[in-house]
Amino acid sequence: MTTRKENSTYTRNEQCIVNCDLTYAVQKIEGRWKLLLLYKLSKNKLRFNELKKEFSYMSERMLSLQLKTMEKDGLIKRTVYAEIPPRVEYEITEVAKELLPILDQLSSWGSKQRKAV
Amino acid sequence: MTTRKENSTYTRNEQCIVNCDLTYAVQKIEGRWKLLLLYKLSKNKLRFNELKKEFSYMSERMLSLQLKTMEKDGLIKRTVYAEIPPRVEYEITEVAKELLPILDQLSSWGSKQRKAV
DNA sequence: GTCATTACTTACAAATTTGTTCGTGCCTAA
DNA sequence: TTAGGCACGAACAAATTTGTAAGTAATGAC
Repeated sequence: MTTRKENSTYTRNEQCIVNCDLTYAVQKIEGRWKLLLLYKLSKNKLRFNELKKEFSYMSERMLSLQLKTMEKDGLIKRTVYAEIPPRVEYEITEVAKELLPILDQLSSWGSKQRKAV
Repeated sequence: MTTRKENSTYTRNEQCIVNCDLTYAVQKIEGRWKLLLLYKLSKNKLRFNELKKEFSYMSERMLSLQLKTMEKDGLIKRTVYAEIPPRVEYEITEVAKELLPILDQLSSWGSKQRKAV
């Protein structure tokens, strides 16, 4: 999200799990708002302000940061139209689409699990 | 993991996503070492010290904390034997077992995705 | 009586994540 | 000429997560 110190103990310890594909995958969807964004964008292509209105309880800064990492991670695509006022559209990528059925399963597991605990 | 302040802005904003089953589910598997532990325990029932040796790069404190939350979340079962020196065994629960195939899919997605980016 | 073993716990520090508030550059409508 | 919309960015503060190092209680072996 923000830049990381390269040689912190935190980062060094992270190296120990770097070869785990599962942990890698989960890191892509971790973060408080990422899944909500992904889910929303899986239905429609949306502009920044539309997302902002949709998730009014989420700060603009977080929206911006999460979108940026998701773009870097190849989950969403960002398209800028050279207009005034500016228009930027966000949409889900093919890779991320492959994630959706898995997330559905996770979601039902969550629902079931929540009732149980 | 550690105790939380009840009325922080952080916690208040978390309320906004509390009804999302998917986010709920992901929160159960978030955390740097949780997935590794879960995966390991899915193969064998193990004692605290065995886990400690297995994950030697992980601090005892983290091991203890993660196991504790996973137990609270119903992912693992903790059994104490009244012996000296003490013996405590950790094993995966049925609920968590249902998670495993989903995690497998996530893992292959991660593997594929990692190569692509 | 000292020491090792087991499964933790505590105190403290470092690192990261999230939140709040303000500001920017461009143009259009009033 | 002033105000407002758009898509952010920057500075700073609060909260949480992770890491390090040391300590605890009970008992059996020596």
